[in-house]
Amino acid sequence: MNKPDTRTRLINTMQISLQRNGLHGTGLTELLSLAKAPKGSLYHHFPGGKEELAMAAIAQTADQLERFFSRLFSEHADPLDAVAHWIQSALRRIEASEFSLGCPLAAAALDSGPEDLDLRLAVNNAFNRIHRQFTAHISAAGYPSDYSEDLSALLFSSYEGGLIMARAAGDTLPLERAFRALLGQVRLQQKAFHHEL
Amino acid sequence: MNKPDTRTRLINTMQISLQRNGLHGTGLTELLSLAKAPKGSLYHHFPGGKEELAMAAIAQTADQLERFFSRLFSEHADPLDAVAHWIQSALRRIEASEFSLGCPLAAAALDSGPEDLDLRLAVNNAFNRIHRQFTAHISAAGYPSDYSEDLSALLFSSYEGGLIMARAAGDTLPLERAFRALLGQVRLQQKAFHHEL
DNA sequence: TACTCAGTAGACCGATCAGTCTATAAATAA
DNA sequence: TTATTTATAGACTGATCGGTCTACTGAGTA
Repeated sequence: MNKPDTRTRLINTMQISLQRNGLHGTGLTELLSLAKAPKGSLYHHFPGGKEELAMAAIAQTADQLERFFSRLFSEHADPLDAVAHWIQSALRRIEASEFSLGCPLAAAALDSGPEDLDLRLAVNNAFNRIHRQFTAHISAAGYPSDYSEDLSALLFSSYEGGLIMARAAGDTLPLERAFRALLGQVRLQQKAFHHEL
Repeated sequence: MNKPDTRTRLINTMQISLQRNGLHGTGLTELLSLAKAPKGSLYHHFPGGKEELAMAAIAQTADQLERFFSRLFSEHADPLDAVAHWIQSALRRIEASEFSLGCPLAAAALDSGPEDLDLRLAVNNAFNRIHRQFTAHISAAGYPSDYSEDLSALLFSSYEGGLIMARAAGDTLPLERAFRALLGQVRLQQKAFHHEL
């Protein structure tokens, strides 16, 4: 267990703190104490300070999600199976964290005003990467291209929204409900496409 | 144009500031200056300070949403039409605010940790009220009861998630896409129920 | 050895934070 | 009128905020 270098530790800590406390709710003092790093190191690795560190955490989140989904979609020929597994693992994760962890992207998106332009662009870029990835895998499975774009947006929106409500409720039920309805319906849609073709 | 009393002005200002800046991002000084109220008045009306004011803003949001949906569902016999109109008006609203306004409930949910228990309960209560209302109207329109609960969760989750992504993108597209897919699918599901019966 | 330099360390800064306090004003009651 | 309550007003406090600054450490190189 050789701990990762300071820069990585800072990013990881910010990633977690974003989920727990949001961006404005994350204080540098607490963050540095959690990351076991002095202030000098933070401003050495991230001259742009808190915002630059947050952007690095967002980029890392996008990377991790992309890798996660890439593996997931390759393991499940039916993208709906992939989605079902994704949600199952998300449910396990928030339950294990006792409903203290959300999504760092949503957190950063929510407490960034239009003035923090760079940060917003970083978040939007992360969302776009995921959307493109979903769209590609869904349309590759035979869904129409336009519909794949819409469905991708629906899937991730439902996840983000359901996650927020589950966290507020301290219960996985809202997210479970949303995807029970969603997956059931898409399976039906799937049959309709097959009949049309 | 006789302006509302101080207490109301404080709540309204907090409601807006929650959407723009989140809870941690809302500073009392700025809030008081926007509300044109001195600090003494804030702590006179809300001895619990920022958190109590936020809870009042959350409760008011729930009230307003409940009234809005109540009217909407009474004007549209088909709940799907009601939902479509709701999303249309939401799209207009965020566009008009130049993507600076989100949902105060999501904002409060996201930057409240498990330690701010009262605040979380208030947010959860607001979500539950909306969920119950949706469920009642949807099942009243003839959908099975279990399915209505799931669909309600899906609708509001998609809205919250889509709103976040639209705000980050500075574009209504993500929310439009999500509901184009969602409404299209539910309409199909609707037909399936009719065939079964 | 002496020099360089990326990285670590934390004292320190002005600004701002949420919240308290006393004083005053305005409205209501006697 | 006077007394009492309700609300406004903002100076003030200690804590914390993000960020700067100087000093130091240690590995690599000449």
